[in-house]
Amino acid sequence: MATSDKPAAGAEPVSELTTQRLSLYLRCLDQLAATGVPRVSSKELAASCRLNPAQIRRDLSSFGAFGVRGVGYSVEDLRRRLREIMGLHRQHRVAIIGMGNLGRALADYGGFRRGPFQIVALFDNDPSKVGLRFRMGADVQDVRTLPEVARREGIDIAIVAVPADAGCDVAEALAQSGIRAVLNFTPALLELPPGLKVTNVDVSVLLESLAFFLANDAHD
Amino acid sequence: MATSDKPAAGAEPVSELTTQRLSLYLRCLDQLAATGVPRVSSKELAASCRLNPAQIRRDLSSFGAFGVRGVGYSVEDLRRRLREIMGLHRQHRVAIIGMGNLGRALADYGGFRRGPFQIVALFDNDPSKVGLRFRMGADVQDVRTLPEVARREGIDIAIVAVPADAGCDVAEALAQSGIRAVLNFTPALLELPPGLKVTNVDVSVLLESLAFFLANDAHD
DNA sequence: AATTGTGAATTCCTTCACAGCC
DNA sequence: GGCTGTGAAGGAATTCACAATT
Repeated sequence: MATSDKPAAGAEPVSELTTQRLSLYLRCLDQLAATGVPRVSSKELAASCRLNPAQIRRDLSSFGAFGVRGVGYSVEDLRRRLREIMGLHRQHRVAIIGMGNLGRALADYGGFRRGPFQIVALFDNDPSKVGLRFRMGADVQDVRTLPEVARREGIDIAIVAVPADAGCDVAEALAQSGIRAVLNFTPALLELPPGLKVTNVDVSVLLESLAFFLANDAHD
Repeated sequence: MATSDKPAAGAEPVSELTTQRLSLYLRCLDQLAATGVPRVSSKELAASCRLNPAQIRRDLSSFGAFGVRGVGYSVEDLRRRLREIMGLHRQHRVAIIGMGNLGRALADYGGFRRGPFQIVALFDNDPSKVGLRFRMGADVQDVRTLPEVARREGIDIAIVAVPADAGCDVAEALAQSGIRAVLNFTPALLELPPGLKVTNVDVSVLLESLAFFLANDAHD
């Protein structure tokens, strides 16, 4: 009851779908805060995210009771709590591995620059790229130095954007790096020790899935 | 029974999770075919994809009976059938909208170049980018011409890589373009008419979801 | 009156387990 | 023996619907 509930600190499992939605809610709340809206109901939030209001309430209720019955949620309060729950109140140090087109694009991607994700290291296995500076404050380093650099720099998260055939070497380097979360754009499943959280983004798979839709929805 | 079953042509609904896995199976089969393996069992395929064999059999069985009991699946036959089911036996014409870092990276991404996805048009709303040629065979065009160009060029699929604030304009242009499938990298939900299939890839959401994992698995 | 938080119901997805076949 | 295809079971995610609360 009241607003003093404790989240039971990681006891109950929260699904990945839920955590991804939390991130969406937070983005929505940021917009509401920017326009000075003080309160929001699950119904309003649901309309902005095109979701069911009950789902939002259920997602939030895994972490406590943040709302007021009959009133809704305080935008500022909910933002603060979600940022804390998502671990966005502290800085995360990010490495990008693979300085091909995609890796370079991600290194320059504005979405990370502000906010809690700081790109602090870039890696590649191509000697001719090592030493180049694609982005202020981070030279490209040899991927073989990843384990030591990651520990020295306190890197949390790796974004992997190498070709499929380099996946194996990268997985090995990651396993020894102390890094515990990986966003993998490589079309190969990284063979990583348990305890390491990997999220795969496979653009080919997504495109082919769209092709399926085209082939089967528009029946010839 | 036998191998003459008809898929019932779009009658039963196939989930997106299934179609994404089909794409993975196909990639695996391509590798097996390249190394000359003639047959594969659901168990072997499952091991390569780190999935449950029953899931593979179930996924495939939505489309017919492709295997031989006691033996497994013919690699060549299953490849051919999956390519057909996924609509990869014909070319798809793709436009990329938004020539920022990410759009340019996707335009040059090798994964599309071979195979059934052909990038035939690039768009941006920045007049200084219009007319540039980032990739052989495709000049950047003004996004306002998207509807007519898309129809003229027979474009199937759009990949959207614009900043969030351009999402609205792009959605409007897409709605009039006849394009029926969209892979959206924009952190904004595109407001599109029904019948248009949209898949969202939201890198910030994925990163924040990883941050949640770091905050809640490694309990301080 | 309005809205939350949540048991119960529902829908969707995965896995088991085995009959049927090679 | 080994393997597929699938009914049935199990599990997970979503949505309903309402008591509780302001």
